[in-house]
Amino acid sequence: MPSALFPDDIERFRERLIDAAERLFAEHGTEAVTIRQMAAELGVSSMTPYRYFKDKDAILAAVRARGFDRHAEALERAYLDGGQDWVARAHAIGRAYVRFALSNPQAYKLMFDITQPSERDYPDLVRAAQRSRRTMTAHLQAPLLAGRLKGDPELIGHMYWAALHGPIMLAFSGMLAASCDPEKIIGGLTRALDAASFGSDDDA
Amino acid sequence: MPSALFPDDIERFRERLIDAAERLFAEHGTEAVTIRQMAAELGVSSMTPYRYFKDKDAILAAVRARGFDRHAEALERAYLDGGQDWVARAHAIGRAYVRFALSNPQAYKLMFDITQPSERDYPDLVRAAQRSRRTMTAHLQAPLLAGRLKGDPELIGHMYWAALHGPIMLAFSGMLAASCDPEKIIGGLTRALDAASFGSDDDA
DNA sequence: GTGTATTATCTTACGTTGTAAATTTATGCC
DNA sequence: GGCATAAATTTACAACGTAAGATAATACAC
Repeated sequence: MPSALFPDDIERFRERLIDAAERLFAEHGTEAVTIRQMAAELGVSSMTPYRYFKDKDAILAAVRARGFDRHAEALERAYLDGGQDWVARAHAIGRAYVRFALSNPQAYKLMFDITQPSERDYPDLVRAAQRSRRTMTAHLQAPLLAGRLKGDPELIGHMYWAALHGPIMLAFSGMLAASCDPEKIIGGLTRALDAASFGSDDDA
Repeated sequence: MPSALFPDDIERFRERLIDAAERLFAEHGTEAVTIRQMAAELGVSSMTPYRYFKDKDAILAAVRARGFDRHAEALERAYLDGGQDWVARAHAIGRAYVRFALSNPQAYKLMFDITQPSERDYPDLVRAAQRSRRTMTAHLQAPLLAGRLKGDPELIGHMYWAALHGPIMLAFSGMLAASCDPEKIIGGLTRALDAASFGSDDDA
């Protein structure tokens, strides 16, 4: 069958395999999914994926990178659609963050899975993750320049980020009491942060 | 060799195996550690652990439960040593929480590992996890009764909890910018929460 | 003491996994 | 047509979790 695969063909196959892996991972968890299954899903033999990915870890890294990319896209869209007021924009980004996490729980879990090996070997993953991170702090530059923000924007961005991530992760690990849903916790936290950082107490 | 194992013997073996598993998991990660390794560590054959634990998952659940128990103990100790002032006591608990997580990162990661199967099959794990959770909210009953706390103590407890958990988990997943360490983020978050919940702005 | 039932432990065995190595098969060029 | 090339498959293997069977050491009946 072969005749010097075009780069496009390679990319197409990789995407198809990532599609399948994403779906299977979400359905059964990364450990339960075998390379043989993914190959069968594409109708190829068990070893064909190895022509396109170093090993199973590389496939997982690709799926995680896609998750970060989609995540960053969702946040960037919220930023662009958020209007001119940067407080409203910040809240829009936060809402988009939570919406992404709660409606793509498997993707989010995979992205922030603490048990994954150091992602340093996967440049695409590192880049995608940094893109998500940057989005969480970049939008605070404007209020900083306007003198409306007290303190280091990077630190404050991380505080908001953690205020979203914490409740989401507690919810995902099944640790929240029945009476507490993550959005309520996030609401309280972000209000407290708003008051501390801006002096306002907008509802959001 | 056998003569109707006494319950004490059973418990002793289980503890020894959990010891070994805890150490090996911390060193190599749960996936990389095999039952054969744990057995070898105790000088028994590969199948002996199965007499004491249903399967590998049950061993993992036992290690996680021990993590939660140690965690709860550390928090309870901080509560008891925290003096009479409940603001100081709350801060002491928070500091103990962070200290535990940062000095036992592997245990903490295992406890809050999102990829673990629903822990519902392991009553000991559920009990240990609930003990940790309760400790995070119980100490707020006193200020509530004293009329010093504005709002639902369970919700507020979860807010503080999430404010610790979020930065810790971001740090563990390698997501924090170089300039941001988790303790700085936690400091900012808890100060904001203190102001919102108590009206004070104690430094801690 | 001998025999027998009991039961903790060990040995063996199986199906599945990730993946290395060898093999097949299809293409483009002479 | 035949040969180099490279994609895909087949085969093979070590390691895993664990089921099943074999072993051995005790407790008790007599």
